Amino acid sequence: MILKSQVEWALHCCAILAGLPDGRYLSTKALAEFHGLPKEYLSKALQGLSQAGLVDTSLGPSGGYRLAKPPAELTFLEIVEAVEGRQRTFVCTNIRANNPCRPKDHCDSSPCAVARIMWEADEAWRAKLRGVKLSDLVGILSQEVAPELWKSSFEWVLERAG
Amino acid sequence: MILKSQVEWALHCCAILAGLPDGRYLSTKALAEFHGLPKEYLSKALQGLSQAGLVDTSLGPSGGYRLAKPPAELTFLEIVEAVEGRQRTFVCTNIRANNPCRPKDHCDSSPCAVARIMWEADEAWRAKLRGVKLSDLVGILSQEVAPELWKSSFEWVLERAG
DNA sequence: TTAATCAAGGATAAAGAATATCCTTATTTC
DNA sequence: GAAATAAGGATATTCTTTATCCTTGATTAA
Repeated sequence: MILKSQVEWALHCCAILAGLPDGRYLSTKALAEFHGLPKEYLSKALQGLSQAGLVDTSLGPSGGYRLAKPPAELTFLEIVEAVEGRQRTFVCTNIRANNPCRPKDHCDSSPCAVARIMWEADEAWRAKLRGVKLSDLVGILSQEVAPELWKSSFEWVLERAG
Repeated sequence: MILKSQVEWALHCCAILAGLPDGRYLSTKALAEFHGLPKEYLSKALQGLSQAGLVDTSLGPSGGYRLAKPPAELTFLEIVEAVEGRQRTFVCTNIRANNPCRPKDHCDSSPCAVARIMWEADEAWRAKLRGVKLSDLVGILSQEVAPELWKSSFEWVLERAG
């Protein structure tokens, strides 16, 4: 059970978009080049962000993506779910129903206890991601990334932002 | 990102094994029949439990599986990891290293911040599963499952336990 | 002693998901 | 009008999951 690599891509792309000046856009091409990713496939991840309403898009030269809201209001969970989907990691196939001792007309009043426990763990995972804002990531990166690299990356992006 | 169905199977099988009288074993065949699962494939999941040391096995007629320790000492996490593996759900491919602004000799002192956050969510998921014991599940089931069904299932198992 | 049963595990196959790549379309900018 | 863009459909490739089948060695019961 491993998350799609597109989740990693989307998070990094959002971190870059968070540094974009107001009203500017950054294209798939630039994002793909910056992260060394296949442009066409990265595009699918960005489309996911777009469909979820997390980013705005613009067409034509100087078009691309920008965040649809401030980084402090965008959670990790939103980004992860936009790409990975909202399905729970544990799928209950209700195998208790196969119990040979069961009467044919037996009906369960509640979801399987096993599933409920597994779903609680799922929810703990989601709660953790819901508690982290994109702005938190940017804050950490601004501390950790070497100042020269931080600065040159910012300039690299600005040169390509429409 | 969805857990293997074998995780569900293993949890339900452990719940059944928890009700087994001391010293008795239950075979793959009986467990597969009780849950309506393919015997050969379920066997792989049970082998996982065995390799992780969560169950003891016995060969020959009257052989099969039993828990290696009391249900109160067996956590959901142990069972899930025995089948699903211990790899984290988020794999970091370190795409920050592809940044075109990076000097060739640049070296990162710590794991990527994105990965660290995703791994914390992973750990929250694990912590939740670590906090649930197999005995907790049995306690819930003993309350929820209709008494007649609970009793007949117990007898069904006993008839087949070696 | 013999026959039946069991877990372990190797080999292989089928189905589905993840990871791409290519192409068309409509829109926007210059 | 030309170039660049996002959106998205079609297709291909690779990897994982989900099986199935068979062999081996151990154990038990008759």
